[in-house]
Amino acid sequence: MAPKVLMVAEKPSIALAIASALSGGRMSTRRGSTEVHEFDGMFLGFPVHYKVTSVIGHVFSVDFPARFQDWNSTNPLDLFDAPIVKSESTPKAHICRHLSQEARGCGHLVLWLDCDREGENICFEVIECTGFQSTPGKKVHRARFSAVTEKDILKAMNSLVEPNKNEAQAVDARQEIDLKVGVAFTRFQTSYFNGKYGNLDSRVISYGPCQTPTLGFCVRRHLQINTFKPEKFWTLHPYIMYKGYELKLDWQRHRLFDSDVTQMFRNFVKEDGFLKVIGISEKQVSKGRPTGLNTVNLLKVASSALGFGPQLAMQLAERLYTQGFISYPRTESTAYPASFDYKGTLGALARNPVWGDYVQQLLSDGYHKPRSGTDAGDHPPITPMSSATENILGHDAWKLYQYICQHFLGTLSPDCKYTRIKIEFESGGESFYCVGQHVLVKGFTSIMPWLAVTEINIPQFTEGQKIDISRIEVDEGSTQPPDYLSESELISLMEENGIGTDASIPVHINNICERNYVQVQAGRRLVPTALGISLIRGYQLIDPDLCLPDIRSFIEHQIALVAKGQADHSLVVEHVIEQFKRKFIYFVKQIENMDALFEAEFSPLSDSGRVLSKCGKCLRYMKHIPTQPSRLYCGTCEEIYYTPPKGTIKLYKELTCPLDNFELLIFSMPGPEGKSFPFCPYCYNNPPFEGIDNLFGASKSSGSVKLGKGAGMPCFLCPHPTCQHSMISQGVCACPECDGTLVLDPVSAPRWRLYCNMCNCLVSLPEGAHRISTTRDHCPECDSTIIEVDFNKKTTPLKDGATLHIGCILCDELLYSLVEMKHGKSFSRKARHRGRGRGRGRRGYSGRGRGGKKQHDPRMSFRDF
DNA sequence: GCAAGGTC
Repeated sequence: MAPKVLMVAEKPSIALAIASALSGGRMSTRRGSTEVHEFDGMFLGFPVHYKVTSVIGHVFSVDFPARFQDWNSTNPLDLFDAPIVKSESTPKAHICRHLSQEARGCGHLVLWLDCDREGENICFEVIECTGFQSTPGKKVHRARFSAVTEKDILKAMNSLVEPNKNEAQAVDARQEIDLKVGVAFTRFQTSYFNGKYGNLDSRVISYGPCQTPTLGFCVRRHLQINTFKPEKFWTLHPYIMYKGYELKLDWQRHRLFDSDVTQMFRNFVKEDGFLKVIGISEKQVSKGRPTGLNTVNLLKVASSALGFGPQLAMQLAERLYTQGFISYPRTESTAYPASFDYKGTLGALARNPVWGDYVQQLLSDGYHKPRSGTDAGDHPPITPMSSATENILGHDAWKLYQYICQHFLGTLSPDCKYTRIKIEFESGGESFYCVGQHVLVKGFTSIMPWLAVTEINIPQFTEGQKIDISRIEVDEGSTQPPDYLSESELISLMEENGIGTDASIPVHINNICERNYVQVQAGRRLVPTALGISLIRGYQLIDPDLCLPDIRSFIEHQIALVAKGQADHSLVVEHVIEQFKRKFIYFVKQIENMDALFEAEFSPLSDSGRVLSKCGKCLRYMKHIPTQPSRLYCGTCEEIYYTPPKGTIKLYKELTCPLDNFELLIFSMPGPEGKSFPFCPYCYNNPPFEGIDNLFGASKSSGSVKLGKGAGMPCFLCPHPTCQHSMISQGVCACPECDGTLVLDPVSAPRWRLYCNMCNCLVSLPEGAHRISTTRDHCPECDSTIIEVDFNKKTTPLKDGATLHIGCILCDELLYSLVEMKHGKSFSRKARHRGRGRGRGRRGYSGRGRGGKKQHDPRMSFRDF
């Protein structure tokens, strides 16, 4: 059998392109975590069997080990010296397993990851997954390609090199620095400010070397606007009547900031009473057609001209790409590759009802070779791939597609050419002028009409000619502050300062919006909030470095030394981390300076929220603060208890938790089918049973209720054996969809229902019952909890008007006929053998109290029952 | 609940 060669690309689309180019399209493709394309061919002069597959971006990402994950027990300062661990970015995709399986039996590994630093780093992630490094006799190759075209792919195959460890380690360094700095500052700020103020309205008060300078740009503009002092100015405009035109002339001095001096000049001119033509100049001006469209420029146009935010614009572009209407939308390049098929692309648009005529004219008259632009070596500029109409795409996608087509056609059109005539006049020693414009060649502006040059007609003059002044105006004006930063300007600033990448710029902008630091207002202008302003002004007071754009370039500069092999990876990381650690210590020490700004803007916790429920420690009432992050505040104990987000919270019949005496609350998710569940504020924040997060495996990723790390135990997850609200008491039977338990929604009357404590499965119970409750008995057949139904007298299905019925919802014929699955696939008696309404036979958890651990813990030990 | 970087 021929030896095998495994090739790995950064994304499925590149794997496909490489396999197609090398096999000439003769390959077989099979599914896996990502597709694998196979074919036979020659490699280094020998016949081999090729397998081409891909990862999906980074395989791994860095984080802190579990013992540093708890916000309460970890001092953020310790994070700087903490170890970091790599784990799979998307565990569910099983990329690592996929690579390891595919690498089995292969003698060569060819790395086709993108040719940038991140790609180089992913190379080593791939090597690690395949185990190639540690296996003798196996050879690793790096393909260096500057475009994903057949020519470049073949060229790269003939000049394979080795992966560059230095570049990869530079990325490792960046990851560690970003993680430690970002997380340490974020945790400290969040705990400090959310523990003090009740109306900050952000779940997390984050810091990051990209997002913070991004916010800094918006706040800088805000401060410029606020500190702007308008100044009055005056301008002089003589008017002439000439050949039937009234012309308003402009002053060569443009404007003066002194009224008296302006008046003086006016008098000089008035005394003369006429203007003399002293110069006529005419020149041809060329307005260049655009270069190819890259991602950042697309995002800028989308925001400023189409009103789409970067996030939406990318979503639309990706959809257009997967549907085959445009080329790959993530690229830095504005230069088309030499092999670009202009004719083919034009041909695809030739029948379009909107531009068809224009395209056919380009094809028949001969299109222009595009301007050169820059080639970043990634993907060709964004171009249309096939013709579409508004009906096919829908309004928003159509707008974006339309722009991409117009831009593409613009790049192949002639430049716009026009003549510009300037007539200069003199009067009373002062110079004035007027300008006329006449378009000679519309060129690309006929397909991009918003860039068109306006035609300005002026009559003909001859030099030396004298013309009477009909009147003179002195216009008064005042200087204007700049407007708030537009999103498009922000994208430019980020790009210029090296903050974020084409893919991450939208994410950073989205972040500062979501965290409530800025708001997008009319015209997509970014107006900072009180929170955003307080943060940036706070950094400016304590350590301006923290919010300046240089912070990113400083890090980039340091890791560039690693990339170039001029400095050792661990020494650089150590050095940079040490500097940030010092900054952090100073920041913490000086936090009162920032806090003074917060004090002026926000209300302390004690003044926020409304009284809701009793604290189990001091038995006084606590306040509920509904703004993000939703939480309870006990003013006596000065403790905060976070509550589930995005829903309503009410007192639950003044019942208390038997473990800690806190009053129970009921949380209802929004919407008519939003489920409700009781929870104890103390248990929710301090789950009493170790390992509760992992007890049901997928609990954190189940879409229904998001549970935080180390927090988030509602009663329906509580394994307390006797409390009437616990999963043990309220659980009825196993969920037919997942490993969860169906529990009774205690406040769902009259539309009684069960819901799964892990997934979205919902089961409706007999409607109109007065009361439905669980009993302590369970079904001898299937182990489900026996329920008690008290039917309405008028609608009871029972004989002789009886209302009370007790039975198992799966085995009792009457009840089974009345239950109905709302969400989920099936609800059948097959589920019965998995029934586990009560705690019997459950595997894997051990209820361990922690009464002895902490002195202040009011909770009894589980063993005390 | 945390960063920034890939990509879907």
